[in-house]
Amino acid sequence: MSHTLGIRQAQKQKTRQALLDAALGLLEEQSLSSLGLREVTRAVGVAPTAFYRHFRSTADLGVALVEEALGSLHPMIEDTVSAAGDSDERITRAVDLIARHVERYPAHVRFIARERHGGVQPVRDAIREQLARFAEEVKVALAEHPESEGWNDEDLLMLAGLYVDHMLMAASAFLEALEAPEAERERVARTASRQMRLISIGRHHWLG
Amino acid sequence: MSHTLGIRQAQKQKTRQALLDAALGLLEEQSLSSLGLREVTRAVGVAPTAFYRHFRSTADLGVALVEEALGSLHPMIEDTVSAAGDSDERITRAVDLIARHVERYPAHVRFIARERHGGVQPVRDAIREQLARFAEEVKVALAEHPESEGWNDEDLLMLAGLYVDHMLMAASAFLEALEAPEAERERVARTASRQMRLISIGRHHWLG
DNA sequence: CCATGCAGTTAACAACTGTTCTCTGTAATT
DNA sequence: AATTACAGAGAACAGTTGTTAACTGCATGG
Repeated sequence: MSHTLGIRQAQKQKTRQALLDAALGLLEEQSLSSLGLREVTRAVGVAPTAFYRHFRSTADLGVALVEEALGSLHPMIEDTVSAAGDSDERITRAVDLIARHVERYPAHVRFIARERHGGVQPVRDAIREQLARFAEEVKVALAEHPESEGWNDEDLLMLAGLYVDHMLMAASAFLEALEAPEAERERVARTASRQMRLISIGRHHWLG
Repeated sequence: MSHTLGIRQAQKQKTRQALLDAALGLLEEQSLSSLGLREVTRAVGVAPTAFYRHFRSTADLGVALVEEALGSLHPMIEDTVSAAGDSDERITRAVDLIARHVERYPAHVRFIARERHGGVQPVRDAIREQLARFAEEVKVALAEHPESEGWNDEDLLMLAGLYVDHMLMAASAFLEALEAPEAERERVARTASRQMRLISIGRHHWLG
């Protein structure tokens, strides 16, 4: 199925990934719109001109980073929302998954939170598109819950959007508390869980 | 009461405001971390070195912009949350106020949304502090509603935080739809209202 | 009325940026 | 084995950046 890459292509992808990794690291302390291409190549240890073999511009690299950060997240979303158990169990599980994801990929999460409203339009667009896909997937998953009986499509999507937005707010809150003491991080988790639970309660009493 | 400023101080404040205005304009298409001080002074028409008479750095200017954008917003928050009427009326009024605010001060709103998670720490901190103040004020206002009977302080604050976050999400959504046709903007308003209503319903059924 | 303070100017600096063109080595193709 | 394709290097470009220093003119306070 998957064609084994030649030495040539393999090395190219390696450099490309090194550029992405270096950029992600540099972006922990600045925004994409201030990231210079020379800065990135310097961090990797290649000539500035090598950058052009992989990306047209830093904006282009940013779009690639969006794919890397969000593209592989769909399965996780899927089985978070469609998991078994009652609402409270699902919420606990979801918040826990978010927390673990932030711990494992803090730079990715920071990048998304930062560039969602950032200064580079193509990147904003790419993030918006991915989040819209998430919302759509969440909507489909929600529709299969028995609680969704009588809900129309528009309201399901508005609820899904609320969940996705809150997921990001929670991730961002975890990120800010990453270096904080355990007690603070647990407080963040408690708050996020309760907010999700309140939304969930609103969902159950939406009709009638 | 207010001491009339001398010609000298008045001119200084005028230049300072011009710098703030020019920066805010430039920040519509980039992030603060890529805003150069020369860029700002060039837009105003003063020498680059004049910048230092007013701000230590662009980060410092950013903090001043946070005050300008959020500092004067407290009264509006206050009377939105504590207004008379049942929940639905309050929600309609709040969403309408947000929409009007975004139309009147789009650059301010964009700046806050962008820099809340942006690349400049002092600015992030300033925004976080202001939003925490908002949440505290909303909490106090909520506590006076009859619906808040039996609520403890922690839960009131978590609800207030949810409202504040959603207020910002709504503002950001309005911002993205600013140039869109009326139909789209109305759709955004509908979604924001319904999401707030769902939260409000969750609030009413939170206990027991 | 004169001396001081200070907003804003001018000039210069070393360092940095994105981009172009030319070149090199080597993997891939024939 | 000879040829081609192409990832990356190297050098040079015009333009930009933040910051320093010494200055000028004028409103202010004595």
